[in-house]
Amino acid sequence: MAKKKTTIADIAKTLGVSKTTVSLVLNGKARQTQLSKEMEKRVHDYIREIGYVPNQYAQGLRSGKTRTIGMLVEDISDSFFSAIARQIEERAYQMGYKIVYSSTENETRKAKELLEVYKNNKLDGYIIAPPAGIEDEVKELMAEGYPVVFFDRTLPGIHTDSVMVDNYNSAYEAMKHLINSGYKHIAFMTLSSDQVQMLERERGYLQAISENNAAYIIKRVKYHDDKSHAIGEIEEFIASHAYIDAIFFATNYIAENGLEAIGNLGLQIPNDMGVVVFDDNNMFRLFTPSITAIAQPISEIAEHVINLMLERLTTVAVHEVVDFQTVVLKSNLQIRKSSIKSES
Amino acid sequence: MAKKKTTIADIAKTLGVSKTTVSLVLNGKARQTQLSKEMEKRVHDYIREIGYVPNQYAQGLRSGKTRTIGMLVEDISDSFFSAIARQIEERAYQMGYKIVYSSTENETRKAKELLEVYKNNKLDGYIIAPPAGIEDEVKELMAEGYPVVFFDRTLPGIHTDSVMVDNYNSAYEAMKHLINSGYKHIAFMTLSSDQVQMLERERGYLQAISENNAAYIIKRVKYHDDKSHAIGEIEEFIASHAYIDAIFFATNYIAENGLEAIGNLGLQIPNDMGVVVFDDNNMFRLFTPSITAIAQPISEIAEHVINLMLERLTTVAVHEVVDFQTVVLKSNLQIRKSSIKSES
DNA sequence: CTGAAAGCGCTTACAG
DNA sequence: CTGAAAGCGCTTACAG
Repeated sequence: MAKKKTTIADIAKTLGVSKTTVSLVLNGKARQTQLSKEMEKRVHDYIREIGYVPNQYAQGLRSGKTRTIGMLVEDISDSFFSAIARQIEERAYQMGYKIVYSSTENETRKAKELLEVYKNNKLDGYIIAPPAGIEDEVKELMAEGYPVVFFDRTLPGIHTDSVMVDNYNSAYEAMKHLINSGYKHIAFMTLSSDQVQMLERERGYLQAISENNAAYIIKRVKYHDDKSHAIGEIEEFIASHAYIDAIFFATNYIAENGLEAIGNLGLQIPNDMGVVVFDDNNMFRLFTPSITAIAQPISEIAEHVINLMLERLTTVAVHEVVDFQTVVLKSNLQIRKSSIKSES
Repeated sequence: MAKKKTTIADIAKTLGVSKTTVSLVLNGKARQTQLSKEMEKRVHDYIREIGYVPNQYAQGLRSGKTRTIGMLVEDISDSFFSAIARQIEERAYQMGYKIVYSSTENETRKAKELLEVYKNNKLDGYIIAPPAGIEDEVKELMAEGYPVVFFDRTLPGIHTDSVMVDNYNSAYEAMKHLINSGYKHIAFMTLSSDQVQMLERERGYLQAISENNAAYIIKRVKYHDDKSHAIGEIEEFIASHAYIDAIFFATNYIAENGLEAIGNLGLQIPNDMGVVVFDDNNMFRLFTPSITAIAQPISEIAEHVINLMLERLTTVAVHEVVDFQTVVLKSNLQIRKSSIKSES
């Protein structure tokens, strides 16, 4: 069947050198071992010529390095995560790394299981949007020397590289916008979870509310509740708080159900109900009326995440002191029609 | 650092048996080699007890099997593909397989490159939504004995397992619906590509048009054109064919630009312009007016794909005759407001 | 019914 | 400046 793959031994034989020499060139260690320049070039040229690629499993077995990065996202079918995953993957491939990813669905148990599977695969590093409660597993990974980069959120008590948007200020500014548009009773609809990014968004909401001497109105919903049940619950909430004139949705996902609930109740956006959503979506621009949303800088996030990871992966391993980086990016409030009352 | 992993040798030593015995039990070959039932149970219990997991790289190196499946989608950030990928991944994990996926962006060159990378990783099988022009690479893979399962579309001239929706009938029925709604001049907006699924959708469109003795109006757009340019082009097309009263978009992706173009031109859906889209989207239901769409059965597709793959992977390898399966699934036309003229 | 041994394709410490 | 050799953790043909 499969035609026999070329091995280092074949190359060594053809070139009349030892396997060591070939391997050294392959691993860019030619200089530090004082291999002759000509020899290096000769081997290198030949390798390029025949398009030799090392067997990853042999490398993995021998060196423990696998050039594979594990990525844990909340939900790979969510537009925010899939867009980030895609860009990270692309960049990683260019650098000769593979990405394997899985969806935690914000479940602690599932995340732990996946991390366990990943560990058995001896990945080189981990990119994680952590659900609450996996502190111990992450610490263990880090103690074993694997780089971990968080994105979208962090875990309290864990000190590592992370890339996030400025959730607090993003939420605060979105609220300011709603207030300036004349909305008085603005509710915040969020997940019933302790995730850091959600709490920060809530803090931004509360800050704006308190500066305005208004009363806060917070509705918490379950993460992956049954869709019709979730919508029903939101309808009920809105109906029982008839004075609410605007809603700030803490995520795209909640907004989807929320918009449907608002529609079902026959409320008109933006005059009966103002709407702002955290996380933008291609479709929001096309809505009637178009939906105001906080757009996270996807490309920038992806770029920072993969750069941090590659840096950790390529920098000589064990430092006494590691200077972890916390990258905080600005988001962009996309003001559209859903948050500006129309003349009437 | 990392605490030393348990190996087969450790287990053999602890249990006072040979590595062979342990390996045999591990691989479920205990019976065919007549290992004693008690021995098998003893080893098996111990393995479970300590939660031993074999080193994948050693297995991969030794056996050539890696329990990893490569998946090539068009765009992992597209809702259709990400939903399918996620379900396949989940099922694969349960069965002890990993999935690595990448986006081809419908580019022949990129798909070839990715397949090349995959090959070097010695994957066990391939799940592919093929762009045109990779026939040779796929044939090569198959000649080497790797199972290949196509989904969403096939490649002419390649005979292998595939899972698809009945594109022809789905398109035909959607057209019938538009015609019954009273639309007279229905345009078909599709990609300028030779992909089988697109041609089938077009065939369904043409069939309905010809049965109705109408004239066909087809607009082809580039796959990943610059967004504003793409929208401009669609606007121009609509403006220069003012008699068109409905558009059937061949994909979700084209519809996004198309809806924006229609909005920019100030045309009202559904009265000025009826709309139907191939591929549903969470957001279409929420649109004002809601958008009629052909929903593909995501779960069913994913289920069939992974089942076919696992079957090929676990069935004893080389057959003289392989009975490839072509699974054709029904889609669901979700009739909403965009395709039914309102009274006025 | 069970074990010793070769070998998958690499990397690297060591010897020259 | 370069090569022979050990060993990573498995699987499997072979011998008993």
